[in-house]
Parts: sequence; structure tokens; C-alpha cells
Amino acid sequence: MTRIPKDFFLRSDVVKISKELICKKLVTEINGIRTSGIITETEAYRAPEDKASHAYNNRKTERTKTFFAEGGVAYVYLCYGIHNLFNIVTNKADIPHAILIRAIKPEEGIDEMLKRRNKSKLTPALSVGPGSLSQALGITRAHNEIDLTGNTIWLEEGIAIKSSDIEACKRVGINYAEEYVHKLWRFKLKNSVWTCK
DNA sequence: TAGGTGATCTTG
DNA sequence: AAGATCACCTAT
Repeated sequence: MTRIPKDFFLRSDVVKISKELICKKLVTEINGIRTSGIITETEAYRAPEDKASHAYNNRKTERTKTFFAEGGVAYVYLCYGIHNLFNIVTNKADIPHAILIRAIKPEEGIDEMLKRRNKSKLTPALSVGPGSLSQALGITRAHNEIDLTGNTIWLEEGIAIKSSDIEACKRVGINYAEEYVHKLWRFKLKNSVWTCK
């Protein structure tokens, strides 16, 4: 399977890249176990101007410094004390763009994903929602800043789709973001059960 | 529909 | 040093 190269992530239009990520494949190989899924939902975060981003106004702290790395690395942080949220940093160094991966449709290593999630049946609850997908793929904060063209977490060409198969909507959980609340920077695969409500 | 959970950031 | 906040999930 063809891997997505570094150049893909270095481009400047994070909203466009978010849309292009739909139906690409996200793969992890952790402790020798390979798991993967087709990306079905993403959200773009476009700091410095985006008030929803942790890096709004170029805010730079211990946590947000990962945003300022060159594109093609992971930004993973703990949300609500429980959930590891996986993002992909894009654009060149010092431009804090990132894409939150919100849902996948499981492909390989489904048994391992069920085990990690403590589930017995293959349902959307396994890997829909940003916290759930990270747990299913075994992604934790230990993977923050990891290179996404390496051999732990990477992306591959997935399924070819048309632009019209993708639906754009508002991002969730960012009611503090004022005018940026309304940006259509969330992308979903249309008519898929593997997306958030 | 509410509560859990803890890192992170802001305020004093 | 303490309190508020938070890109969510699960079970009633």
C-alpha cells in the first residue's frame, strides 16, 4: 500500500488537507501489532487566527509547542482527563495548523481494537469519536510529536472517492470560539455509519 | 442527561 | 497555590 509522503502535510491549506484525508487509511503498529482504519471524519484547526485552536494567536506553551513543528508529526493531548486526542500537524514549521481525526472505520487488527476498547462486538462505538479512535489504535500522549512517515503511526492511500461524497459541517465542542464556531471545517464521509451523529 | 477525570492555564 | 476550563465518553 502506498504511503502518504511528508510533502502531503507540508502544504498550506489545512482545510483542503482535512477534506483530502477522508477515506485515507490511518495505520499504527504498536508492540508489533498492526491496526488500521479508513478515516471518515476530520476537523481543521487553523491558528493563529482560529479561536478554536489551542494555538490561537500563536500562543506557545509546553503543550502547544508541537503545533509549531514542521508538518507531518502527531499532536496528541489529554482531553477531559481521560481521552487522548490525535491530531496531525500540517504546514511548514512555525505555522500552527493541525487536523483532528474524529472517526475511522476499522480495517485491520479488529480483534486487538476490541480488546483495547473492552468491547465484544464490532459497532461504531469501537472507533467513532476522537477519544475512541485513539484508544482503538493504541495512540496515547507518548506518541506526541512522533513523525507520521515513520513505522509507528503513518497514513496510506485508502479508497478513491468523489468530492461530492464528503459533507462539510460545523466543528463541535468549541462554543467559546466566537465567529469561528460557524466555519465549516469539519468533514465527514456522507451516509456512513462510521461518523459522529 | 449528568458526572467523571486530570493536565493545563490563569488568577491572585 | 488554587480554581476554572476543557477539540469527550459512558452509563443511567
